[in-house]
Amino acid sequence: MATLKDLARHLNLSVTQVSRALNDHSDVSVATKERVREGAREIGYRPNLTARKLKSGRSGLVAMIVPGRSETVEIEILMETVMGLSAEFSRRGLQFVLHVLSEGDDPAEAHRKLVQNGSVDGVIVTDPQLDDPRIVVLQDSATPFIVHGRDRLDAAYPFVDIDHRAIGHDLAAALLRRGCRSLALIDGPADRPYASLRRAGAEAALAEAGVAPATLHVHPGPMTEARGRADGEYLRDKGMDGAIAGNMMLAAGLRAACPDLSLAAHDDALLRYAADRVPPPLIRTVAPLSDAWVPLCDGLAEAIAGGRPQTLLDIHLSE
Amino acid sequence: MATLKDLARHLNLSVTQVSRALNDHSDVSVATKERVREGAREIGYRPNLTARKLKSGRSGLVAMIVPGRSETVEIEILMETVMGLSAEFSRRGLQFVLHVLSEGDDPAEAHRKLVQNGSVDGVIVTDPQLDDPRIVVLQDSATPFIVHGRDRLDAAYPFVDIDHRAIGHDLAAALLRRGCRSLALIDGPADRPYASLRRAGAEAALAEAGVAPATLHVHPGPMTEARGRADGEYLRDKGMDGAIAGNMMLAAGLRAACPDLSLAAHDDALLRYAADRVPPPLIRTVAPLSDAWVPLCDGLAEAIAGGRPQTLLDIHLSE
DNA sequence: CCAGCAACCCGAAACGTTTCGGATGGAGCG
DNA sequence: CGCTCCATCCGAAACGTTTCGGGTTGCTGG
Repeated sequence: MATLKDLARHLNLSVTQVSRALNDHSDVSVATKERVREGAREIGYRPNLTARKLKSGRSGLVAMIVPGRSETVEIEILMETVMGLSAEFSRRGLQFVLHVLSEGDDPAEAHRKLVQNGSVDGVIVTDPQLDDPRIVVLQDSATPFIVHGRDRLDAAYPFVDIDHRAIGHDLAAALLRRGCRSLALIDGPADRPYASLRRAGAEAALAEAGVAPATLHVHPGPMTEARGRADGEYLRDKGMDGAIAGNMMLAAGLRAACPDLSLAAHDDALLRYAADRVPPPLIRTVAPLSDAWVPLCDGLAEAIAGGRPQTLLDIHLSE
Repeated sequence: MATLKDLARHLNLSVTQVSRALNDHSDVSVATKERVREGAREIGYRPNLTARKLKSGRSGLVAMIVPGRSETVEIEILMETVMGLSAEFSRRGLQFVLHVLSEGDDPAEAHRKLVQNGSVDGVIVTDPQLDDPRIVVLQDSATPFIVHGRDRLDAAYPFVDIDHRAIGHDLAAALLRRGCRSLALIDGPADRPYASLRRAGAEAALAEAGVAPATLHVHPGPMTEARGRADGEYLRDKGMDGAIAGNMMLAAGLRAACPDLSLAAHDDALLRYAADRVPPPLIRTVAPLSDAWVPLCDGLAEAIAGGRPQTLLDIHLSE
């Protein structure tokens, strides 16, 4: 493999000038720059990234630690996240390191190890729980990171999130406009901050419409089609006339169990879970999961550069 | 971040001895080794992988390049592969770099770039086509690699594969034993070597049973449930009585279209596609995809060490 | 004629590690 | 005592790059 020294010798220049020429520094004549570029092509010079990293302190590596196979993980979402982020980082010339946990590994401990050996420039965290221990570890470290979502409302770290409050508000308001009298909010686990945000939004919509808060029945739980079906049966028995589903899988289950329900749902626009799996009518707030990859990558880059970007993505109501 | 120099100063030792102690070299006293390890823990020393790589030529990084979203890719298999391999490498302390191609990227070109800047120790290739250009690129490079499958029978590079010939043979033989008179082989695309291997195995089984080779109708194509259904209808119209499906998704389609068919299939034992999705009776050769991760990781390690491991995994007939 | 200034160039140090080729001191032995 | 041998240690070089601080030209204006 040809090195900078080889190239310098070949061109009768100093290593310094060759380096500066290739990196387009100012005090190299245009003629020399051209000559160097030509020579580099000639002898097939490729910069050694490792050496460059050693000097610059950057590794060009970003990492993400994901749970292995387990019951609770939403595999569809995880897959889409991994593929989307990886593609986006690859596009920027960054190497995406994927660390899949083995059964029984502690996520926070894995993050600690990762940042301790300091071999990555940045870390991505997804699906945070309330007061997520992974985030605690990362905040204690010197390694920049960004979170997809937030583990608490007053997050002081870089994140990209969607406006969950607006989701709850807009979906509830739409159902109320359609004349629903008793609403159910079927959403994710209670330890996920987005669930309480959506609830707060829905409650605000009730208040605006002058409806009693007790009208809203809140059910937390796993976001699967099976759970949607089970809850749908319950709602039918209770005679409720409107439901807000936290995602399309829940919505599909609710619709199947309870075809006449006025249904509103948030749609992550998963590539492998098309909206048309849920028969209309359906009120949706749409915020494609895949819209997050670019701001996440940009955000992590900014965090690495020392910033603290916090992005809230818009949602779009579709009736 | 603490460096070797810090640690040496802290222990009143030379950088040399500290390095040798940590790497368990021979000419360091046991006492010193212990003292160094203790000190390292104390000040939280973590070796700088970049520096180590620069010196040793090793980075501790292995990479895999996968296609992005596209029609032809079997996403279930790809995901299981990515997750399985990543977990296995993580377990060994290697960092798994996942590069997802963007639309329109040339896979071979991406591999060339990857090996040219020489930042990874090894590469994994999956789902090779006949005379796969990615493999050509890697063979021309100095970077070790291992292939899951083979792009040709006389592969001279490290690989882990299953015995496709045995699959074709055993499934065909089982169907013949059950009295089938006209067999269809519904398998993957024609440019996949495993398809021709399975076909050769099936033909051998026919020959052993003294049945005319023309009895076997071969259909290549994508391995989806939809295709299985389409082919199933065709088989029913033709009045064929036995079929070999290349995987369980094809089998599911065939069974749905043609419930009375004598069905045999190869089962990769995908975690997200349970065998019981295909109603019995069903003859299967079972070879869990996930059995490949350990030999692949071992094999890549061996390839990096200079070997050329070639592993053929067993299959298991289940009637 | 000379100071000042651009424009171009270079040597050497630094990043953190591994490793080669000695150095040191003490034990064992004739 | 003089010698070898072994265990243990160390200085310095090397990996390939970037960059700091300092040259050397040759031209301009005073």
